Amino acid sequence: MKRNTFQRTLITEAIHYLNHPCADDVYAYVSKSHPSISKATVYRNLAKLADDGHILRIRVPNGADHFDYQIHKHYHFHCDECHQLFDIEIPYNEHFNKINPVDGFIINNHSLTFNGICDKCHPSNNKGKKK
Amino acid sequence: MKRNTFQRTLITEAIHYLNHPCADDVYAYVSKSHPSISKATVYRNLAKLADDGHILRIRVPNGADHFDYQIHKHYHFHCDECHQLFDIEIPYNEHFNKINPVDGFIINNHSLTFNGICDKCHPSNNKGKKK
DNA sequence: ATTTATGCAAATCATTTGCACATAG
DNA sequence: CTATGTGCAAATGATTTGCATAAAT
Repeated sequence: MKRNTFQRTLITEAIHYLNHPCADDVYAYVSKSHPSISKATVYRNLAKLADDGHILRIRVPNGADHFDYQIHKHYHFHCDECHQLFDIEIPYNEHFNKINPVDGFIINNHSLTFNGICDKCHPSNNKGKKK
Repeated sequence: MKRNTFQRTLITEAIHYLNHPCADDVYAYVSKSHPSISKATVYRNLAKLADDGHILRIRVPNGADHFDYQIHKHYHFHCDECHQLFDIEIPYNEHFNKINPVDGFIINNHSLTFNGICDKCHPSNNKGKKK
């Protein structure tokens, strides 16, 4: 049975406030209002929230996991330069989970991640890099 | 300029002999014939071979990178139980790299990885787990 | 003879875990 | 009260890196 701790509340708020944060982003944000929080607590709570389906864990091939309060499955773009994640507006393809590529294999899920350079990091963008 | 070392040859052979090995698999295999090889050498050579396009680096969301001598882009299935990788027989969708989901973003690549349980690890398989 | 590669150990990065203490219910 | 959560530090796993030595060209 779970309890509502101060830190769990702050972590949940951080995920809503930040855009696809990774554990470190959450830690940095929560630390501002509650400096004594430990990273272990952030990791433990993110794991619990994700396990309970309250948030979505996004595994990025290469790089830290990111988290999203939007729990419906969707795809992401990972900027190879600033490592920010962005939502991709193509619908989640449920059909992919129904293909039977090899006999006897059970597909539980799939992950489709695009990578490249975001507009802020592209050289042609002379407004300077974000972050 | 690169040189042909004994260890680079062994590492290249290992990737051809093994099925989608990760760095550790390669290390274990090469160690059998050349026990003095170091893991750093394995990592350095895998990185170089991948950078030079001789092998393909497969980033698995969660879990170690795997390598493939088949350099044409294709998709994989990752068994959540035994962590083995298997080829998926659906064609690489070059079109995915041409979509323009957000203005100004440059997509260089995409990765589509399926995950679930392979036939060997499925509970209904009473032949026992492989590995 | 240079320059690249190797082996080793230490360093990094993301994440997890053991443990004693704190606290929500 | 008592189970769950927290903070800290140490542990883990994958990978990288600094450095002195070895080997390829």
